[in-house]
Amino acid sequence: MGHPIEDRTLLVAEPASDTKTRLLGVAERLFAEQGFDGVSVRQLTAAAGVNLAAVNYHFGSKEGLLAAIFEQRCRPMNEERLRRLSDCAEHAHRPPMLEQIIAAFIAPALASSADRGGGRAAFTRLRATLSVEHNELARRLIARHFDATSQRFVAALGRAVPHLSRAELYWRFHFLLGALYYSMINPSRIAYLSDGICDPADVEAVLTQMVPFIATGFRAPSLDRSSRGRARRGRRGE
Amino acid sequence: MGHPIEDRTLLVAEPASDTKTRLLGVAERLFAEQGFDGVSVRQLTAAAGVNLAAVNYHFGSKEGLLAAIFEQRCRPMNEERLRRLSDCAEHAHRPPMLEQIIAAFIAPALASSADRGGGRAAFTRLRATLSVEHNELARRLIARHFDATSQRFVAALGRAVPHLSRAELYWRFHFLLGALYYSMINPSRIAYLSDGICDPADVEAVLTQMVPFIATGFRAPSLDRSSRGRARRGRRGE
DNA sequence: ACCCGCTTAAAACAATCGTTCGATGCGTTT
DNA sequence: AAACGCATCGAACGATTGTTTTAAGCGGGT
Repeated sequence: MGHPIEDRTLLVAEPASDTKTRLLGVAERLFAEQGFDGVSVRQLTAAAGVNLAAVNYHFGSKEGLLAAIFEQRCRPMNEERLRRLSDCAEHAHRPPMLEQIIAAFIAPALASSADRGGGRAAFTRLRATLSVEHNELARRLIARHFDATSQRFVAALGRAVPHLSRAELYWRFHFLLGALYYSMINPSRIAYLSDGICDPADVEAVLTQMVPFIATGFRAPSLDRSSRGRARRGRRGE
Repeated sequence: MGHPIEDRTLLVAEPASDTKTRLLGVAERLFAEQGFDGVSVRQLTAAAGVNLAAVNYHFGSKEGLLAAIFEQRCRPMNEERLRRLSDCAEHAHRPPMLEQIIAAFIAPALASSADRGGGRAAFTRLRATLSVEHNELARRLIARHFDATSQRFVAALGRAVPHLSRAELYWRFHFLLGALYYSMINPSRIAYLSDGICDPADVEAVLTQMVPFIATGFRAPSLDRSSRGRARRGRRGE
């Protein structure tokens, strides 16, 4: 009962494709499940059905493979996030602005339609897993690829919930990230605790449950009385 | 700029104590920061200023050391959680019941007063870090030591917010865990994004910010129309 | 003084890690 | 047909992992 998914990877081979793309897909999944340090190059190449030296040949190093995964995934995902963010608008028969923004941030991180092999959820889980490990490269990759988008969303959230101070805004965005990541990182815990009622693998359910919870949390009144004035004055640019 | 805390551990020796307790303290902190697999026995013993073989001598194995940390921390922490939970009551000049319950769950996980060396926050961070790694022992330890308490809190939350279905209740408890854990796991991300405004190391601030956010989220209306009736009927025992 | 337990010390253990090397096969170009 | 570039292969590299082994140190009881 150790790592069933890993075994399945060995049995069900990827559809016919070249070594490079096969490695990218398998590595994304295995890294997401077991962490970067938790997967050896030997496990990885065995699961992908390629030679041990293939990783270093095609990507230079194990870290190069990780960077390649980011290069492949980040751009389309951020583009979809920003596109959905720019589509947000107040309309009579649409959800409130705040819910739209939060959904625009979360949904592209879970969407499984785009690519093969687990899709976006695997990549989100990968980022969540990496955020724990002390991998300097991973930290740089995340910062480089996601800082701009995150700041855009914090700014949009600030406009949707103008009563919050800057600190409160960042805190609540941080809690949003935590709820999202933890759902990806540790899906077994809630499935076990809830006796199977909740299934984090069901991305539809995660989205449905998370958006109203987080949005309502954002609407909680500001407690920081000293910064309520600062919030009115200060936040203009960005 | 790699792992400054690790270096500090090397310089500032623990106060005079025997090898066993010194190892426990150093290991808790190092495991919390770099993960179980991320810390070698050699790093660990060097940081504690003891011989390499001390871990295996006193705890049998590296995993035995981890189990010992759990044995030491879990009981007092759960006792404090349950004690604070039983103290929750509706009074005129106290926070609402829901806020009290959430604070009773979170505060003992952050309290730094109880023990030396980082205190509870380090242990919470350790659990969060372990929840990512695929360490079978860690999963068993968490399940064995925290399942009962978690179920008690879910039940209490269900009474405080009776409009939720069982699934929604577990989901929101799951988001609560995520927000709490992520604050411990990845404190640098929000500090960086917020340009230093938010400091997750300030446990007081985490508590102040988190409780109203989560509590308000719990009060979001139920979306699961089919289970709203089930919530009225079903949830009685436990 | 001797022996005994408990703890610490240094050294070595087998196993596994990421990476590199040289040889081989295959397809295209000259 | 010869020569070349590219991908893959098995094998080995040095380094590091957790653990074990063996010897030495120390304190108290007979």
